[in-house]
Amino acid sequence: MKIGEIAKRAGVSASRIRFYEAQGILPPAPRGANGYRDYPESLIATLGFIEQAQRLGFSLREIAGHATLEGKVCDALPEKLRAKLAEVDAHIAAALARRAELVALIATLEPDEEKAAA
Amino acid sequence: MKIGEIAKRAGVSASRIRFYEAQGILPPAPRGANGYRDYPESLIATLGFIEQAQRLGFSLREIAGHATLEGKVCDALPEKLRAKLAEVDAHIAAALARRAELVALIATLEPDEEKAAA
DNA sequence: CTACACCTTCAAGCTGGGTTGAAGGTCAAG
DNA sequence: CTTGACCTTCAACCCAGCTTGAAGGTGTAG
Repeated sequence: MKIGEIAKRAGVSASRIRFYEAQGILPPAPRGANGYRDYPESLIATLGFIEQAQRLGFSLREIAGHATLEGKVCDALPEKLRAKLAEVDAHIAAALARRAELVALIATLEPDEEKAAA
Repeated sequence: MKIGEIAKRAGVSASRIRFYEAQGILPPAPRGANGYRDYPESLIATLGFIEQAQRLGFSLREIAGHATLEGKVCDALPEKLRAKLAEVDAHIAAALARRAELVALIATLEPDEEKAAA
């Protein structure tokens, strides 16, 4: 499949795929006789994997070594996932603290708490 | 107070203060006869306010109009705070979803759950 | 008078994750 | 043969929020 089609199917831009290749997140694509990149269907799943990893808080650089391994879990992976879990937990705690701070700030600006129950 | 001292006292860099001024987050500082910026103590509190706002998830651009008003709450402020609260809530929900996804992923990699309770 | 720390300005660089554009090659249809 | 849609590369730009550097002025201590 050519880059345009796979991009459309995966819901990403073609430039993004080339960018991932340039950054070493994706391996160099096999090329047709004309020099065009030629992708297997499976790249769609790989791109999905990358998106998921990004959602999980991994940077592209962190993803780099793992996007192509996918199935073949290397030993270090669970460890990294647990480390990331700790990070996410810390992040949630910080966000909850922010939330509390915001609520408190709103409360000080609105002493209407007793009058209006809205 | 000169910029270096106020920076040290506020725990920020001098370049940052100049940057804030250039960006319009802080008003132009009064200058001494030599052209040096001359700050009142109160700027330390203002810088603290900016840091707090950033922690609360406001961008510098969002902060811009409010860092100098501080006390004098403009009418639109509570509204903005409530909007930001909604944003923070959405952010927390997303983070919790990430967390759940991570936990699930870790679980699939470790069917040791029953054997090792470590 | 000389050193040295501090101040000034403006311009450029950094990180991350891309997008946008120019210049050119390829391929199928009409 | 020309048009148009696609592909290629490479370089430059975008955002935020700063930092760093160059080039020069100021203030004070010895």
